[in-house]
Amino acid sequence: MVRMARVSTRDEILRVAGDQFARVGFKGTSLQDIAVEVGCSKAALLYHFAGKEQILLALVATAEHALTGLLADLGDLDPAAAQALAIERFVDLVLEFRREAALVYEVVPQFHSEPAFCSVLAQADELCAAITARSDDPAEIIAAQTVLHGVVNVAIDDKWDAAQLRPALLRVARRALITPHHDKD
Amino acid sequence: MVRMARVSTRDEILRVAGDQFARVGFKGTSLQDIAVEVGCSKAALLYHFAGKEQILLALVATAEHALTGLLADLGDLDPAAAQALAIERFVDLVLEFRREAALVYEVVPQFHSEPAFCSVLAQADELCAAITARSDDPAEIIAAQTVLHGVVNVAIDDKWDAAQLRPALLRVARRALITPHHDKD
DNA sequence: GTCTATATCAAGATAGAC
DNA sequence: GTCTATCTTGATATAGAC
Repeated sequence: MVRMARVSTRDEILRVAGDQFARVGFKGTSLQDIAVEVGCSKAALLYHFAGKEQILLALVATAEHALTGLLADLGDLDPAAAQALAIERFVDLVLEFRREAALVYEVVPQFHSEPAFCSVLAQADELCAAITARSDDPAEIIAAQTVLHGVVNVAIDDKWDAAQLRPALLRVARRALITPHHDKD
Repeated sequence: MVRMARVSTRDEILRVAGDQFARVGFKGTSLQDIAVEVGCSKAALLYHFAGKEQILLALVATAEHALTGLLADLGDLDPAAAQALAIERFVDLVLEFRREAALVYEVVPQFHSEPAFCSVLAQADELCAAITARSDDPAEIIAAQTVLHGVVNVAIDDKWDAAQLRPALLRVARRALITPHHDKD
């Protein structure tokens, strides 16, 4: 028989906290807020995690792990192929880890001093490089960052579901980022 | 003789607060932080503004006024012309009011209950409608929101100056949003 | 593993001197 | 107009019972 997907309190904390961090920011979320939505006490939260920042670290670790896998898959491809795959995989990654992605792109940069976050920020930069097909043209880099931020921000919004978002985000990202080829192939 | 552009403390407060609100969020910014950067005391801040939220309101009012002007200029145009102008004017607006724009797109939505912000949020929606050429296709709306959020987020970053950003943002926005015409004009 | 206290600290805001 | 206290509240975090 299938083990019931009864989520542990710990997982519930991560889910709720990730949601609130992404919506109102890390500072904007109190342990009280999280505890109320999880349905437990603040002390229970702090039994599972050593502090509020540890909850953020756990969430970022999830994002980092997923990003590592994505980047590894791009390793052997030539820039053009890597770009196409990076765009597709990035959109899917954001849709699967909406909250975690928002954290990496919106809240983690506010903690740029924290060494714990340097690694995931470096991965975000590496993803940006892949998405520009390793261009050093500032206009291409700006375009890539625009799309990355835009995709993450739109995906946070509960207004759209993943089935609507995926094709729409893929289309806008490809239009914006893939340079049209004027030569025949 | 020209009056020295010696900024008043009030204007300095708005500049510093707008910068910090945009970078680390409203909740993430303390009166202490603002006071230190302005070079005055918390009490001096609260002499000029009745509270932290009043500082945000003043900044949002600036953004709202600018948006009102933009939308008025679009009023009489047909959708296609309005779309093209909306994109260009939006980019210029964001570059002129980087911080205020970030507030409207990133921090104000967190206060959706506040009636004081309903008006500017409605204007942001109206701008989105103009930018999609009034399409009701969800994919177009998602694309527009992606670009709007992306442009605002990239413009916050001090890494780029306005001279680099303007052409780059215009190009990515037009690529992403203006549907290619296959028929000859 | 989760709770009820409670300690500690920082934030927003006020009062009144200068 | 700006300062130095000071008040009040709410947040993180701890201690110890169940």
